[in-house]
Amino acid sequence: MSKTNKLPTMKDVAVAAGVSLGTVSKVFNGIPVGAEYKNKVDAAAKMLGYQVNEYARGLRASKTNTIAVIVPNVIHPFYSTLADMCCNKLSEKGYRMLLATTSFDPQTEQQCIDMVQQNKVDGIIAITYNPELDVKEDIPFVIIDRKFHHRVPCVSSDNYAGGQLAAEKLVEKGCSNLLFLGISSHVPGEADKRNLGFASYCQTNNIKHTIHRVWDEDGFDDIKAFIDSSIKNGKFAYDGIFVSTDMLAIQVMDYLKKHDISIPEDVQVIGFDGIPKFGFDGYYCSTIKQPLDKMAATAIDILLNQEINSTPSLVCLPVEYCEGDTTK
Amino acid sequence: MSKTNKLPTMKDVAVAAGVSLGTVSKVFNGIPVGAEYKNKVDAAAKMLGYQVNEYARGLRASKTNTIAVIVPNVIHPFYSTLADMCCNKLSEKGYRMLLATTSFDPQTEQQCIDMVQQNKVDGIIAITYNPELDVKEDIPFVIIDRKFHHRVPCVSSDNYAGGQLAAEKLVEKGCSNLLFLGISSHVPGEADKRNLGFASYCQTNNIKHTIHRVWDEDGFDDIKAFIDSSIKNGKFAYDGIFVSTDMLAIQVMDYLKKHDISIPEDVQVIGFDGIPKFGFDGYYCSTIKQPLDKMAATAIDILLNQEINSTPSLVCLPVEYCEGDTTK
DNA sequence: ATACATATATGAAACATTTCACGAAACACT
DNA sequence: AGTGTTTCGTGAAATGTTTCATATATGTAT
Repeated sequence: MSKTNKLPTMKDVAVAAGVSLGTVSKVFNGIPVGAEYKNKVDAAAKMLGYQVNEYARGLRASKTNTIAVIVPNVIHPFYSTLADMCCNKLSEKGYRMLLATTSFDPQTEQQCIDMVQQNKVDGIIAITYNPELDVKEDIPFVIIDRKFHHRVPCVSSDNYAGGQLAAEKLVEKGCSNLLFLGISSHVPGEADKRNLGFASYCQTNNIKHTIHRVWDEDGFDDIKAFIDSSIKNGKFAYDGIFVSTDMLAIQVMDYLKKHDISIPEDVQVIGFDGIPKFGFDGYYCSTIKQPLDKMAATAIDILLNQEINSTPSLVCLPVEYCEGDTTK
Repeated sequence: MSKTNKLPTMKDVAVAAGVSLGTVSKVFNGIPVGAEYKNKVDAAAKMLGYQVNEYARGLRASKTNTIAVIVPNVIHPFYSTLADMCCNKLSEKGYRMLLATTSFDPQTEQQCIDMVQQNKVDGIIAITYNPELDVKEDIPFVIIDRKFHHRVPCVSSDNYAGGQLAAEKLVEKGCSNLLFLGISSHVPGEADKRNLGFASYCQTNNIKHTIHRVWDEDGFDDIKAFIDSSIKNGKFAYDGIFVSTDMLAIQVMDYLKKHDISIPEDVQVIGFDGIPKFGFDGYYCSTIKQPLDKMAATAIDILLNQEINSTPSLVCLPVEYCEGDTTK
């Protein structure tokens, strides 16, 4: 451990360099200054080991170099991977990440937003489901996966195309009687487009298909009941399923296996998200992978340039089919 | 969105309440003040929607209500779960979490520490592996899983007891020729005690056992070679394995299965960490579970009371055996 | 009723930075 | 040489808190 008495301030640097405070400030903020002065300041700063005090800066300039990331939790791979990527990309750009979790609770979501706004962060990236979030206008905001307000840009993967792609792949692999299985929240979001894309492909190409969506409060029990009712004489009524998330797909497949329905022989399954299998290179199931890295990068870009460019209101990034062992 | 012009300051509150600035400050800091004054201030604050500006406070009082959490990444369930719990517990206590990731890179680790110290956070919780980290003395610091400096308290699970427990369970389940498999870093940490506890139990109880540790740079290839050499005529030489982490256990089991060695019939396997199986209630393997929630809580407690109590230098929290389907 | 001790509200100073109006210096042009 | 213009360093003001020395009010004892 190094002993530390008191951190050097800009004033110390100014004295050591024999220049004024304003000049030191300019040097650290990249404002042009005579080369001779710049050198003196840099040398003095290095000698003293000066580091800018973010709190003084935050107070005066309302520029905190901090971006808040608000997600339901950081346990589910989807959120944790996104948070991880945000963290990396932000630190590359010289920003710090304030992370807050909401546990999907609308009230906590609002509290996080409030807390974070009070702290004058330079921007907010959020995945929230509170339908009536109150957001101040003066702080850059990007939301992921839910078009929420016409002034708040939304970044998502192309859920609609993903649904089409899933149907296309299932058909390509020989399925002819498709099923969509999904759990939806009452708060509409981009993810709802997965079944729409799926249905669109099937209609266009005249494929027999069924859409089964349940509300989140009914949850998995409803899905189980539906599966039960779809089994006649040990045979499952469908030969291809598109499940709205990988997590749900895993549970669905487990339930099917308990009924001696084998995957991918009897039914092929495609999920959505692209969660990598823990400990391996592959995936838990064949899946439509969301480009989390690009989503994080895009959200950050929009955030950091929100005033400069004309910001789009919705950005959909391309998804990708990833083969697992749940399709033939 | 609500329109916002300018956030109210303490001065505004003082004026609205008809009291002085100092009194307002006292009210918000819980310093005793006449009931009549307190009421006036509270009412005015509520009316104006006042929220304290953390940057001004951070500047003046060097009290930022922010704790930095530094982990290698937030993708691996061990780290992400820990981060999630820290986030929850910190927000319960009125703290915010600044999260930084290091990718295991010693240089990045040092940068994170520096960055975070410059920002005058109120404390740091870190999982780092840089052997010669330079830490300032004046900021509360707790490290997880690696006793690193006598002045920096370390919180870990009881790795030694975990090793003993793993051996005990394997023996209890009928194993008589045990194997420890682990990948170690050159930077010593608490996790190294897993094999020590394991060996201790075996010696004390006179159990035949083998310890096989490899260095991280050799990685899994070395493990594979060892497994290959332990298979004679399709029979694996050991009937019980304790693997240093669940993640490695998964990979080991996959490799064993490829050699037609079945688990738990031919070999029983116990891992370490307690990573829950994605999408299910259970675990990827029978495992020694680290009490991540208690570790987070303890780290935070120590951090927040570091000056008050005499802080311990090492806290080991009890582990727990969790049954998976890799033991009989 | 006076003096003294105690409790508590007050307001200015300090925290480390950015910004801005000002002035000095350098330069070009007539 | 004198004037006008531009460039750029300077130092004071401002940011919103907390803290501390001071002032005021309250209560007790003589």
